[in-house]
Amino acid sequence: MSTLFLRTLREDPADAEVASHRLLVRAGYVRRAAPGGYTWLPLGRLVLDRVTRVVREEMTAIGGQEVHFPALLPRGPYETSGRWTEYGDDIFTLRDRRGVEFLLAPTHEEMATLLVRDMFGSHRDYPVTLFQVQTKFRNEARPRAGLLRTREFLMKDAYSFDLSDDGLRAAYDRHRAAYERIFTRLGLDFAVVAATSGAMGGSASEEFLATTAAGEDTYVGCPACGYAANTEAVVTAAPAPGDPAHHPAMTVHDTPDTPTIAALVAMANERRLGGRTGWTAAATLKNVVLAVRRPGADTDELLVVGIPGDREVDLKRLAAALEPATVTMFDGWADHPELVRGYIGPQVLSDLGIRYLVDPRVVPGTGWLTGANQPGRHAVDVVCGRDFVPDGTIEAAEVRTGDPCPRCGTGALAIRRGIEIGHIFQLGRRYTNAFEVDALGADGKPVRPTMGCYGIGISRTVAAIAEQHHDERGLVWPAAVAPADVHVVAAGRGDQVAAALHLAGQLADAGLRVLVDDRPQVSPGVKFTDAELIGVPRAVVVGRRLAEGYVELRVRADGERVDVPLAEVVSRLAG
RNA sequence: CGGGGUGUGGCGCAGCUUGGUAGCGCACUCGCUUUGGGAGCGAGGGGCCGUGGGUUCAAAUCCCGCCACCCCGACCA
Repeated sequence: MSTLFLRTLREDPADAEVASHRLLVRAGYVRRAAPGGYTWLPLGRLVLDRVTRVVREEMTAIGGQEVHFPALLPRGPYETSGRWTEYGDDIFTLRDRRGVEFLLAPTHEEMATLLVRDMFGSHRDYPVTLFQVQTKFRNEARPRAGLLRTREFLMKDAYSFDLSDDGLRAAYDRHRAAYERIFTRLGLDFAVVAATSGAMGGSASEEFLATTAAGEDTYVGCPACGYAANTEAVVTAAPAPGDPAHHPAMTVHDTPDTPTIAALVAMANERRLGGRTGWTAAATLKNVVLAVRRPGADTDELLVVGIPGDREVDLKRLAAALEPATVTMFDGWADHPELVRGYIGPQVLSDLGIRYLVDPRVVPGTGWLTGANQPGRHAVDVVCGRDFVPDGTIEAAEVRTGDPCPRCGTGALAIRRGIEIGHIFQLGRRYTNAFEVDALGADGKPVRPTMGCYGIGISRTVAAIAEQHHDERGLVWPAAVAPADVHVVAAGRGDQVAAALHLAGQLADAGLRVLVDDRPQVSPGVKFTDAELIGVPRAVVVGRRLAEGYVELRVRADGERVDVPLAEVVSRLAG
């Protein structure tokens, strides 16, 4: 360490909130170099390499073959796939000296597809899985939390090509199993959850979330059956449809000054609307107006979403449901006098030609208290299937702790948070169709391959490990990813330094990766705190009992310390 | 993009209200002492005070614009 490019910080950097960011900067693993961009220092690179190595081993073990695409790509293929506009502002674009447009790749589905089309022509070539480890670029609106959300990050991305849907499922399952091995080897506590596919396209997808409160993703788990899903992907259980004829006819009532659900419910009970009391927010139908923009379009479409009044709209779920279109809250009331803000009901929407989607709980035969499309008036016994017919359903309502499990119906869902460290997709033929990739089949007819894609955010995974493995003194790396196996501390002048260096050489000869603190004129206290901050799993202190032939072994995780004879150190640590 | 906050040496901060040419701790350099839990003394080096403009004899400080960063929300893997 006397020559290592390292500077530890005594205090937390002021701009760091989450533990991984604080500690990785303080312990000298990374430094912020640009908005959303980090420099990996020597210790950090060692950890990054350890994680990459585990990923590479497991990818190779399932038959993946490593390639390396350019990061700087021409616009053409992304235009062909539609992602140039679909990704929109989220990709970095640039021009060469002639004005030709390029992008910095956010992922490489297009290039992998083109490469396979280039090289393969026969059904006998398939299946194949290609992967790479490469820096990716995303023009994030707001980088945050240190390494957890950056604009430039290291990713392992893999692409499988199969000729049959069964083959794709098998490739997907192999990757899923490999990912479980990878994250287990990395010492992570993680959940595999059902997910939405976002800008990738395709059908089935699952996310690997490292469980931690610092995570940005919210997911639900069912304690009864084990169901787990990103909240964006939770499917609401729908009640059985009823008979609209069982409801009284719709009636309209004056309900002045009740633009909010709470005010409406209070008045409904006070005035016995519909001749009854016991009104609750859950009996009301809240209609939210939204502006939806399709990719590449330059105007918004109106959309009204109806959800039970006791629930908030979850904009993340709504956005995921409308992907790849983007959605914002509607604010053009002045241009649409037919929409009575605060008193909108679905009765008139089809006549107005406005698309109306409802929460899955709004099934035919359910009756609602909702707006009458006149200022200060609401309607009672507005029945789905009789008084209005929605254009479809949408998952836009918030998911709550205690909601019934959509799979087993019994469990009460629990809500947790995590960091997305991996995501696997069954893409299908979106890209092979876009680029017209065909293999000549055994019968002489062309077969269109089907794809899967599989990503791991390697730099983010390092942060997730740090997030899960630290204490108040610093980092506590799992052995598989630690920058060294042993941290040798020379606690003392003269003999201790020479002995520490000699011991470090012996440990290295025994196959261990060693970090040795031989800094002269640095007090033992400083070396101990730095060692704990850096977080190598085991330390050897060559100190005051050296003259008696003893050194101290320390375990970072539990603080255990034991004096052992110098001569036994190598066998005890290498064993 | 909306709301809030912050920009002063490598890091953490004070100074700004009440204008007078920049300071503290850590880190760094040199010397001496010290060496099992963030040492002591002494001597040093390092700052366009985010940026552009304005007010003023004089601006880190007051005024206006811009930029950057952080947090929350939006968006996104």
